[in-house]
Amino acid sequence: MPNNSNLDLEAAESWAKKYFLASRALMEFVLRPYDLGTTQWYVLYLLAHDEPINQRELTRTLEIERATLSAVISALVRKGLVEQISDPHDQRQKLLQLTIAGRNLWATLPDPIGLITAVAFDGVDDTEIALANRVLRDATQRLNNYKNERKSI
Amino acid sequence: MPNNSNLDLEAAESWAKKYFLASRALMEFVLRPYDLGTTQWYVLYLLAHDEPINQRELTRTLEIERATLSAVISALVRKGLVEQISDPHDQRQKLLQLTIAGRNLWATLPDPIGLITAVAFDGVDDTEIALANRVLRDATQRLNNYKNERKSI
DNA sequence: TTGCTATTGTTAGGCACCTAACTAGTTTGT
DNA sequence: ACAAACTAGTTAGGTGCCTAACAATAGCAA
Repeated sequence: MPNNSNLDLEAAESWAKKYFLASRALMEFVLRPYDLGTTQWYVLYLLAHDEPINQRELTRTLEIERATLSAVISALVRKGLVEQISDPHDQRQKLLQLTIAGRNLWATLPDPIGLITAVAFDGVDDTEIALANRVLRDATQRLNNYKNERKSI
Repeated sequence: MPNNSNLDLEAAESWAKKYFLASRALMEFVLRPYDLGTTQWYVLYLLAHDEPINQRELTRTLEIERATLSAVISALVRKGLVEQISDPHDQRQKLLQLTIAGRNLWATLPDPIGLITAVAFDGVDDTEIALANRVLRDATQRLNNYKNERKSI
């Protein structure tokens, strides 16, 4: 029964995935002319507001793994937008800061997040958005708890 | 102001992303012992219920690009779980079907989607889930519409 | 001081997503 | 009938996510 399969899949994937993919796609679409990926943009955003930051700190803010961030940073360094400097107080850590080119680029960038929020939720009842967020937040917490319990056993 | 930045980021990323990442992580955790990725599981699921399917059809069901599916299928073929057969009626198309090994593996697999739904939403009010889904679905549609309008201009 | 342990970042390899460009078939239009 | 346009799948290259294993540094303890 192909129809049945499709319905199951709909329920399974859920709209959270589709929303996430659609918002990421729009963000990539907006950033493509600047040759920037979504996480690269977040890094520039954070550096533009609070500099310098060490990578360890960034992994916590962005909630991604060290290895993942390492690749993102190396892309930004390759593009000449960000510099890595060894922290004199701890040679293991690397401080990140924007280069002149990075700062100049940042000044010309649009705000993809503002756009996404505006397009996605403009005119939508605030209480409905809050409820949806709460449902997702609680569900996320349950999933993470469940996984962490199994993991440690 | 680091605090301010973090708050903006929280709002920006939204719980849809976190929910999606958490559910994918749990699904990967469940499937890891079987050396299967999430999309690989979906393909096996669809083939186990309705076989054979051609790749073109699968890209529509899974809502992913041809190139993406091509890589997923080639992984499944490499693992000996799926066979690709040229469609005699249209040599361009390839029909997919499970191998014996694929069918045997499928019989031993747990249902990661059922688990995720149970863990994430057990005991949650149905109307709240429905509302959250509606909010996300509408937002997704607005994002996609917006992007498609810009794209075609 | 020497040696174990913990932490930071990188590298290697895998999955899942994308676009762009290619090949090989099929269809259509004149 | 044949060239043009379309379609199905692959390949190449990019992003973003992960785990596992490694090097270098730091810190602590005997």
